[in-house]
Amino acid sequence: MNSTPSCLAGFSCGLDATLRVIAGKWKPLILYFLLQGPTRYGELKRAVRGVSDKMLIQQLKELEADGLIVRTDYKEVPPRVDYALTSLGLDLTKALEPLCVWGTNNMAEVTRVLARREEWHAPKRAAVADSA
Amino acid sequence: MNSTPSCLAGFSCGLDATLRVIAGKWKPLILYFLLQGPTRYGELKRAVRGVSDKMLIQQLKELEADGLIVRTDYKEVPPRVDYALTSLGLDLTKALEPLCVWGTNNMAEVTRVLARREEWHAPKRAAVADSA
DNA sequence: CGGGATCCATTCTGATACTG
DNA sequence: CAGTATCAGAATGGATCCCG
Repeated sequence: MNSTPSCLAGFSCGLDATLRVIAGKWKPLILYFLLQGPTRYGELKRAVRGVSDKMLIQQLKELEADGLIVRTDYKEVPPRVDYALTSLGLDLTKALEPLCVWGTNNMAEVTRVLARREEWHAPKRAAVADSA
Repeated sequence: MNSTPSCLAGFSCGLDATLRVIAGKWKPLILYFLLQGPTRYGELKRAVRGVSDKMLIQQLKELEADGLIVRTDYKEVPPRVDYALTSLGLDLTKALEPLCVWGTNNMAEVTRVLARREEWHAPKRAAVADSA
């Protein structure tokens, strides 16, 4: 379907490659919290606010399959499982730090921008609901 | 719809804020290419391989609305338009650099990971096609 | 050249309910 | 506690055609 099969081996640049690995709404956040050390499932869920079980599990599985994190099942009752960064994942996560800094420094702007997006989307939704 | 309205003003951390701005498959790539200076629409399209007109325009508009880039229409015939980073956008884009470095350093791993994903998805698609 | 508009398929996301 | 299963709706992506 793609006329340029070079997509597989040839990325536009390193950023392209990285993005394909951490694409997904929650992955960067998950990785970032894991920076604090091995974390249990429940903790992670509370830390990454707004994520559902389904998404969290799905993303964790992908991150594990991609070799960025490791899952440890202690086989206890009640169940205890935790997740930790691999060295590959740790390197990647550290590369996330500048983004965190930018967000912190520009949180006011970001907040305003997001608020304006809401204003744009709200009328759209109203129009859709109206046509029904 | 969301029981915790704190999502608007309260981010988990700076990273959370940043991600809400650059979420989207193409935005980081667009920003990154703009690091080379003001870029025309056509150039951008060739640079960000695989993007369609629709998506490129859409993402550019959002980036502009968010104050990360500026659009300049020279009002010539044939049309000439270019996009450039604002200072806010420039700061953000520079924060993307470490991710690029990671991707470059680990491109071999990334390639392998992506190939394995394909192997996982291929059987799924076959099964779906089979049921039809 | 640099878009805009529409249609359609695929993918992603989230809420809910259930399990060991 | 740590998931799994299912379903509906939203977002994403591409193809095609149109315009100044």
